[in-house]
Amino acid sequence: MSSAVPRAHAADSRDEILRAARHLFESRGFHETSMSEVAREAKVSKALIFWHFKTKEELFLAVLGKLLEPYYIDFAQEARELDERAQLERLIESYLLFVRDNASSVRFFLARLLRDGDEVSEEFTSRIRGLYDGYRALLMDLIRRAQEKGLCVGTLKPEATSSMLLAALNGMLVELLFMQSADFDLKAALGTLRGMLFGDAQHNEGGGLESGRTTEAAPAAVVGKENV
Amino acid sequence: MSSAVPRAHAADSRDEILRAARHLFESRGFHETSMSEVAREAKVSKALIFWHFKTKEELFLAVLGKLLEPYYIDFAQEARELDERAQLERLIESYLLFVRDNASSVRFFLARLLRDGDEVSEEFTSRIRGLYDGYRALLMDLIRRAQEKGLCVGTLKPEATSSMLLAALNGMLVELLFMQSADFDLKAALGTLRGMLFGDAQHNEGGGLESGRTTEAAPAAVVGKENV
DNA sequence: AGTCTCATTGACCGCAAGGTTAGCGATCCA
DNA sequence: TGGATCGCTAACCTTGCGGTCAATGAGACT
Repeated sequence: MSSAVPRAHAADSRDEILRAARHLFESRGFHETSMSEVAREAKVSKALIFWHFKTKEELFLAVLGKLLEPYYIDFAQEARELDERAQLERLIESYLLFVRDNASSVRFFLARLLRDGDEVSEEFTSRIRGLYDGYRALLMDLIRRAQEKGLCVGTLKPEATSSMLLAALNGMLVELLFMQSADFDLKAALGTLRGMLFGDAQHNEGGGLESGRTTEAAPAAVVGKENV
Repeated sequence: MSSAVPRAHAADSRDEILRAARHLFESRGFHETSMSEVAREAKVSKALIFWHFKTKEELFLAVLGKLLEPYYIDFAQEARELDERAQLERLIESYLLFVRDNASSVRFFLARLLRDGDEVSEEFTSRIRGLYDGYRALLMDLIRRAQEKGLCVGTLKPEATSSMLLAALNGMLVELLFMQSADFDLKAALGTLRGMLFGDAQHNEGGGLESGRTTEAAPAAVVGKENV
């Protein structure tokens, strides 16, 4: 009595399920999303989901895996020929652009990180931590090299400065994601950061955050695969 | 057949329920906490919870209300006689101390803010936004007055600087709450902020974050009641 | 043609969730 | 003293969950 219209390859329905699950997990969270809902959104039967993934947990992990993919990109590659100051600015901008363009999955991860006693995401917590620490190390290194060339205020201590910088970036991220603060002036805050790092008050060469995403296939973050 | 041992006033059991609910909501979240668990932890019957609160949602809102109480304190009162620089440092320190000492409820709120499509906490979102904007306004005002007295680097634009400062503080907060970054040097980052605001690299007078909470009854934040 | 595997389904199960109800003992007060 | 009210509970109800299972149509291989 089954009206199944099987696809040639199971991968099709599997992808469709992953897409639906991702959407629902992102907007509603793990516990608030039922397998029936996923099935409805993916337009498959609930049983098929359990055929592809043994448990709800396994489905969730598969979604997490897919979400993490765009986080890896070799930043250093694409900006090797710029001077340290330009690289630094690029790196900072990349961070914010990435967050803006991947807002929903970043939200998702933050929400996950906030839960304690959650064994499921333990592995991913550490992976994200890895990315994060890699980014900070990159920042610190860049600041140190910029200082050696006199491109950056010399009195700053690279370690403390990179921590502070990253904290500031995360704070902006939070501001962007949590509340849509209308009166939060991102560009101005960035200008302040520049002033602090490089000693001049405003720099503002063209491009930057006000332009929409330009390269669809080039997510902005973070660091080479060797950090994962 | 009921073995009820009624209290003289219902408020007792009500408070006990709120305490238990708060604890569970904080550590496990709304959807992961069942009314039966709350009942068990509060050592009352499940039915009694529904006698005090019509629905689980209503219980949740009551918990939120109780959580927000310590967020209000008149900061300006307790630091009126200090100079602007000291006030600024005090304000910054207060922020971080408050977050540290109320970590679990701050986590709770962040987790709530991350959910979209959540009608329930809409009201609380705006209340928190109010607190937040009040704090920023206070920062900005303080920076401006400190500049007028020459206590603070004059080239900074108060508006952008306060935004940036707050972002940095929030970033540290995130770092403290989300991941327990062992290698995140909070004091150093604070020193960098000081250097940036006041032009000197290190200041480090005694007291500060490394001492445990000293005054049990004096939560540290944020701004006067007129902002709520 | 027959059979095997793959992709898929509707129907079902046990269980725990949020919520309800009937009623019990104590206290108040007329 | 006796009912009204308060504080409280055991037992129950309904719904929806995560998960299972037997069955089935559509190729692919022999």
